Amino acid sequence: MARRSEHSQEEIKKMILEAAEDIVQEYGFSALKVRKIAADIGYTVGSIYMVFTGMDDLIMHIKARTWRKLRICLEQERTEQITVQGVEDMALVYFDFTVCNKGLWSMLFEHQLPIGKVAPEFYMAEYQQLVVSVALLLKELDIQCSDAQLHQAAQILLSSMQGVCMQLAIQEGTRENIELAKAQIVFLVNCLMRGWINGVN
Amino acid sequence: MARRSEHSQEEIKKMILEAAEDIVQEYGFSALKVRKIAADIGYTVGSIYMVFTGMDDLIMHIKARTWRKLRICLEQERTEQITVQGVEDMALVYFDFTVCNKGLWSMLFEHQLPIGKVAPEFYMAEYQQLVVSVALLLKELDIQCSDAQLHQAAQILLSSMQGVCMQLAIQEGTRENIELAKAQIVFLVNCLMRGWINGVN
DNA sequence: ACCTGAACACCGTTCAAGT
DNA sequence: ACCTGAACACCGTTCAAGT
Repeated sequence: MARRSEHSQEEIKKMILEAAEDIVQEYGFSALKVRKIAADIGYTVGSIYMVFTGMDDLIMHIKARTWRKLRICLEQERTEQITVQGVEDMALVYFDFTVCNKGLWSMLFEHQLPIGKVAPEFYMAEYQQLVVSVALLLKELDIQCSDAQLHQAAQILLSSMQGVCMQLAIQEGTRENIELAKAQIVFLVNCLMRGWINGVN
Repeated sequence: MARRSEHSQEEIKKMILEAAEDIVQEYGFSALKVRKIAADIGYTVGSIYMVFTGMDDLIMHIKARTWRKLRICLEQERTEQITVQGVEDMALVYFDFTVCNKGLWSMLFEHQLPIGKVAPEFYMAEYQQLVVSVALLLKELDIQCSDAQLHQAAQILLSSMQGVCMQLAIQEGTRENIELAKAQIVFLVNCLMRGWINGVN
């Protein structure tokens, strides 16, 4: 056996990523195992180590893809706006993404590299692209501040939304809890934006 | 062998908790293993299952203790204040706690029970006590709003701070990163409080 | 060159067997 | 009653051996 060549390395890589993402979405991060992935794509465990250096490598790729999906989601819903309402809309798209992709989104924080290991460049770059994307949205508000300040505001906005969404992800996803968290996101963004604009001028 | 009775069940429980917390603090959550805990306290693995139903049970107890430590930390630093400054001080104590207890604090979010399993009552209660404690702090600001609104504001404040602290916990804890995150906490709390007070009146 | 699958070291959990 | 430690099922990772 061996030497099948039914799929290119690139195809196998994609199959692994998608199979792994399906598992995480359906059963949660704690259910993600190499043997399960291999079985799902019809290969053996060894083949996964042909295209990824190990589980951490695979996981970091999935995490990078999740940040990318989220960013694209946010950018698609964007219109030319000038008001705080546009930021609130963005926040609600972010919120919906975390609800619809609870497993993948939770994994962003459930998985942490062992102490000492730093996140790979491609992962950091993907997250930075999200920050930049949000900073560009804030720029349209025409608030009098530097690009560095815009960047920091985008970071804080993202981090704080993340905290509220996390609290929901931990709880049971009942309709009541979701509505409550959604109200918190709206409250958070409104206070934050009002306080920010108020403080600058 | 067996039947030592050198320590009471309660003593063993405490030894396990403290040994486990030391491991998490020094080597991170991913290094927490039953065999390591047992070796550190001079017992065998089986003894851990005498006082905890399993790893998840032990971990939930540690997480509850971490929330409690954080709450006590916040309450100790509290003075009779009326200004937003008092809230900022509280946020900075929270921040310092997460920096000094990076391993334990990160574990609060790295560990999640398998899908379907709900957190035990004692854990939920401990977190709720923290929320109530912060709500009582906000109450001293004498803002015109209901207790329910105070409670929600406390939840949002805690969640959003958590998001910013998490972002730091993920990164390398260089002095520069710590100072940057601290500035973000100050910025977040100020904007949030200003926006909140401004919105109510 | 590609892929297998057995082997390895390690993990959480259980439980019959000792004192 | 308390505690042991061997056994079990499962995990991520490696790599000699097949085609």
